[in-house]
Amino acid sequence: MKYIWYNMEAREILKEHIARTAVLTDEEFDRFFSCFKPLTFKKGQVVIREGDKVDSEYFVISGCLKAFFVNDDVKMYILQFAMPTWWTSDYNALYSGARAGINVDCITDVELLCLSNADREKLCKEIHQVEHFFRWRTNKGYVAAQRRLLSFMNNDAKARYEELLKLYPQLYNLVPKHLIAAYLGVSRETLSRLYNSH
Amino acid sequence: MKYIWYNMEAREILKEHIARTAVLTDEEFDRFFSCFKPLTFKKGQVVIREGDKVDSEYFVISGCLKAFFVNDDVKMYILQFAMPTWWTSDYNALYSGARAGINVDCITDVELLCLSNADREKLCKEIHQVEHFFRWRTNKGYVAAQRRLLSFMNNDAKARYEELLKLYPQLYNLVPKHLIAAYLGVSRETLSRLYNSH
DNA sequence: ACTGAAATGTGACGTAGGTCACGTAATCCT
DNA sequence: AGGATTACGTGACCTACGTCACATTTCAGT
Repeated sequence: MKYIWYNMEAREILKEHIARTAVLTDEEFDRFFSCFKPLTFKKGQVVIREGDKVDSEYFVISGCLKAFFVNDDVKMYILQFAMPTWWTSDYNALYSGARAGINVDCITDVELLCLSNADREKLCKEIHQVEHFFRWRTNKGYVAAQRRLLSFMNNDAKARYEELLKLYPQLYNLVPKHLIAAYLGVSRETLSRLYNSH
Repeated sequence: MKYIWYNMEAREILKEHIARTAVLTDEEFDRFFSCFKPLTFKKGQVVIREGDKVDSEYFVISGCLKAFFVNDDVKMYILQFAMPTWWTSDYNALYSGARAGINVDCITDVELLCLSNADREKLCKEIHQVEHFFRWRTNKGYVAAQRRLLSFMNNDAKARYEELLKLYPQLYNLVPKHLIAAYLGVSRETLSRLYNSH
């Protein structure tokens, strides 16, 4: 049920996003943008399913997705909520060629720009500033992942909950609480008890 | 007590490491290598101290370091053990210009190659393949960080301990157990109980 | 609007792992 | 070599959080 869409806004959103870290001429940006395929999904639809071949990553124009792992006991752990101007995929699979080990699906209706692994590498080779952009995008992601790891080791569930809401207040009434719990790594019951008094 | 050293091996170790992800001409590698400053540290010496200005990252030639955070209760959490051919620094501070929020010190005697932030950026600009190399270095780091995060959420202390030893068996008799515990995010007492049966 | 399915709240109870306390063994330093 | 520091083991107890069970509320699809 994916279908193609187009709006001028998406182009501008991506252009503005890139401009924060790299300098592209208009021709370079045209070439860059031409590699992205616009997609929409409805709430609940799956973008990447565990076991899939993964050959693309996704830039979020609108809506909210989750990248999550489900273990043998059917417990879900959310690695990332993907919001507008964020990138998402199963990067382990995408970079290594392995099958997807996680799932990505849509918490709300979503508009995405899809970039294939092959096109990204081609663009990085052709346009030095594109490689620069992707280097810094991952640099920031790496730092964020380290920070989250530290928060996991150092803080209890309540502190992590407050930290998350301070960082992303939009999440509070956008995603159901049991997904917040799955992101924080606590049971939904414990999370419920955390914010209802004590 | 840092002092300058030099050995031909370091150059070859770095060269071989780079060659795994990027293709440099001999001249390009000469230029690249000329930006690295060799340093040695004795066991226990501090490379980065919390609060320091951080302007370099470090490539490990020999020995083992730890990158760690100490919280208000003086509990230590180890973000990374740095082994030969790994890179280490406080990347949050290095990339953002902030003061160091973590410490890096030496578990054994150590030989490092030091690369300044400014030189890295200059090299990335001059030599496209260097930017390529650093993009992929961080890509891999990002994937590893995500994997560790997931392991934290999904596995208990024992499973994480076994995972660590399977991945890096050298650590077992290289670093003291309480540091392993600080990496796993458990108390040294709990870790001790884990491997002495039950 | 009706109905089944999610999402949420809350009690009772279990458990992994933390903390404190104290001991022994291994290293380091001069 | 001897004393001090650091590493490690183990028992007793505590606590944050998980699990299960069930009630209630909200939401989505026809």
